[in-house]
Amino acid sequence: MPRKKQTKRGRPKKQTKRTKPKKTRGRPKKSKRGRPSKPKKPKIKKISVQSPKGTHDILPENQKYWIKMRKTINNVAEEYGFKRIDTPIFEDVNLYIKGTGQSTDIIQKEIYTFKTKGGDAYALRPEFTPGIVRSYIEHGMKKRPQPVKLYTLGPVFRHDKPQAGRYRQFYQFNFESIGDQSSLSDVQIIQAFIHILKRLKIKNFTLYINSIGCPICAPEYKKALVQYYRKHRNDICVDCKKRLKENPLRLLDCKKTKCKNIIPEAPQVVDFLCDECKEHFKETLELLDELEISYILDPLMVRGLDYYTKTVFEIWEGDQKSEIGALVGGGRYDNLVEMFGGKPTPAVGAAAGFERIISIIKKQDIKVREKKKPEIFMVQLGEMGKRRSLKLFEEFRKKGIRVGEAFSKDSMKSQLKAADKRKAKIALIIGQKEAIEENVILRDMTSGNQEVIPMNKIMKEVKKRLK
RNA sequence: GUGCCUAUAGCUUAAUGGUCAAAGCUCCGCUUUGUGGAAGCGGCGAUACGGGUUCGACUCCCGUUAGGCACCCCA
Repeated sequence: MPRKKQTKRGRPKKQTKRTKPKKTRGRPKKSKRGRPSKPKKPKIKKISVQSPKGTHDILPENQKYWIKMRKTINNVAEEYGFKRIDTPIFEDVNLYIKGTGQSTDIIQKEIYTFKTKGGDAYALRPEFTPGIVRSYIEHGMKKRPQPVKLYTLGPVFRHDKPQAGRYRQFYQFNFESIGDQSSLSDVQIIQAFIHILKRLKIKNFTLYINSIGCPICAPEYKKALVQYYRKHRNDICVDCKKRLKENPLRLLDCKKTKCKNIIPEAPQVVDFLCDECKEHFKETLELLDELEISYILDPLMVRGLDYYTKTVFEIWEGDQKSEIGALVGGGRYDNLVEMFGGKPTPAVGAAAGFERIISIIKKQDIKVREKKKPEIFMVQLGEMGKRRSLKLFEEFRKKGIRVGEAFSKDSMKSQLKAADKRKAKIALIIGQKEAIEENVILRDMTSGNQEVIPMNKIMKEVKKRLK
């Protein structure tokens, strides 16, 4: 069998380094680079260049998705009467320990904490709700018309093991409605999130909803659940044994087969709800029906944050839960404000992840356009041309016309190439001759036609052509 | 935290254990010293790191590191 032939050979390769016969272009300033007499290269200590585990860069070519998301969120928020709030990226660590909940995974293993030199313990926010509730109390928002409807967006941090749809620094948007106990608020939050997804053209997502009761009825249910599981103690996995002690509600979403067998027979929350919770849940579902928002009753969904009461819900892509996890998660938290020292104040909220939604947008091949204004491009030759171009560039910029440039390039060829890449509609060429004669060459990049235009008429002419 | 998979240039990929690691895209330049898109040519640029086996390792083995995926949990 003939081995793959080596095509080229004997090329000097390497060490041809070329001693740069190139221009040395006068310029008395510093120019001590690239001299042939190599002064032996200094050892540069290399450091690893890699974003920290679980973080990622949002590169220019992806920004369109992020811009679209933010815009949609802002619009929908406004339509539903939510006001923007921004809270610090870090807070007192206790805010989360108490708020999010000591027993939750978020606190137990995912929270980023750090101490200041003064010894204060802080945590990077793993979610928005505690910070917003803190702000509500701190700024006496109970004196504002209730409910206070707020939204925010930005990075949150969880020290998780990264995988599909999961990051350590990721972006969420969050809606909170504080100060209304009515199920209307629950539904409005759900509605807002659904509208955002719809406006982003996401097809095929499913709302799962449940009620986990309140401090009156939830303990009853827990008791019953624990009792039931005690009977089956020998049939459950190690993790579930732990859950049985620490967080019984979570028993319900164990994925192990042997545990799954026990779940269907387990008591369900709905049957234990007190009258108030039952009524609230009923109302919520009725309102959803009325608004023709379809949902799946999921008696097994309990969610992982301690502060939830009554309504909990999630939105997943597709017909069943799978893939990259929940797109949206939220619920009611009627006791959190009080827990933080405020007056008893009911509240409900939800959050969604940017990265997950964007990955769905890409997966569903939804087109997101970058809005690009038509652009003109400055092409300059020689010192005088460059100066004139620079000046003209400013004039166009001030008039709000997008101008591209490649001032660092000298040849017309490479500049036109750059103009072409930028998809400029018009190139304005100023060389030595034009600069002296106070003219500009206007080149239509589509047709290739050129015209010489007096400098003082160029603005008008360009405006006309861009229309 | 546990398990599985992966690691070659900025990106996508190639190289039965055997010369100097090959290509496409991108980028820079030349073919045209004042004219882009096409074509041709040239240039920059890589075996993650450390050991081992071998006459010889991108290739096989071990370790480290990093990444992906799954579990846990969640956006």
